[in-house]
Amino acid sequence: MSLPFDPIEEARRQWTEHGWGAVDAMSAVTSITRAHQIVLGRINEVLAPFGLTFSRYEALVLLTFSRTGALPLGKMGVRLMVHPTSVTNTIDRLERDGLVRRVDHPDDRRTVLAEITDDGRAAVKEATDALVEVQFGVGALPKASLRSLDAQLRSLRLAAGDFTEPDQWSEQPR
Amino acid sequence: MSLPFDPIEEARRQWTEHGWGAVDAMSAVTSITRAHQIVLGRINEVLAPFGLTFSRYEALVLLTFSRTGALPLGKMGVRLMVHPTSVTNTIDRLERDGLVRRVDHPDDRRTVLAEITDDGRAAVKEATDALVEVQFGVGALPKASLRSLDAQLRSLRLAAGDFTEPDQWSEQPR
DNA sequence: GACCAATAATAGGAAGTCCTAGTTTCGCGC
DNA sequence: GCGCGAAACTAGGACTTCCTATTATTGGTC
Repeated sequence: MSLPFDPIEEARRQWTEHGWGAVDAMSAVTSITRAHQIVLGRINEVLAPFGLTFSRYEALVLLTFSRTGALPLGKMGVRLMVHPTSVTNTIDRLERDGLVRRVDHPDDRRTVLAEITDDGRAAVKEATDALVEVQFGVGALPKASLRSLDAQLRSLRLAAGDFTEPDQWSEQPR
Repeated sequence: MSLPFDPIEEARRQWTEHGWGAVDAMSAVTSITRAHQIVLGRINEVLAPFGLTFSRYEALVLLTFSRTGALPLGKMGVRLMVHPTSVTNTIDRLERDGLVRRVDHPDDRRTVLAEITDDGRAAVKEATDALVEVQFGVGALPKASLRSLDAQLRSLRLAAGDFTEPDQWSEQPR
């Protein structure tokens, strides 16, 4: 399964050899793509026995964290940073599997709430244990590396306008 | 489009508050996911005018770099680090758009070669110019950050067994 | 009070990824 | 020379993501 050389390094070499520009950017982007592919694959392997995928798991976790166990689909999309139609799709499948239930919003009839079921809560619990067990598939890296990587990616996200920096000098205010 | 807070930092906070483990791993993985989503989105926006997506573009680049402009699909899958069936899918679409042509392998009748066409070469050229122009969507980051990020992700890939380190102590040998 | 723009969700469609199952072909071993 | 496992590709299916367009509802404006 594993190559005797680093294909990204090979790409850098070819890219440079052909005199093409932005090698570092190309390389970084390719690395992100590949890292994502690896990590997602590992996580989905771990989640499969529970009938979950990472996106479904993330949705369930979000509901678990909410006060009432229910959230409008739209709000979930914002928090999960995915397109509204992706949330509809995710909730469809979670509902099909009985891990979530669609509920009318009491005040706004346009809004639909996704409410986690007891089965859903049980699934999150087990799945979380399994993921923590394998450190989300990145257990092979030391904690310092993970933090450093996280910080680098945060810069990337900030530069991309993913969110606005509230205050550079204060810790998260709660 | 951009939130007034960092949703990943918020996730860390909640995760910690609930006493769940592997916070750094969870955070790093979520960051990778989001970074991938952002970068891929930007790149695909740039490529759309040329009728390309990132995966199609990568396939064309690989063919451009090959000596004869043609490669077996299987070899492409290995180099691009994707499943064989993904290559079939990609080549289907490239062929549909006339950027690639399927050719019989001269010696091995099991093997199919994908050969880049003149239109394909032209498309790669224009698309590459456009991508380099915007530094693959990560131009906002300084070169040092890109290199650092790349190195971190290389560690992750190495730890995941993505490839085997040829020699730990030498710099990349060319 | 009526109208109209914005908001929330969904339907349908295009793409990408992977997996499991075929079919065809190769090449090694006996 | 035959057979049989391995290799290369494709078909079909599940899932995720996004986009555009549609429907229902809300809330502010005149």
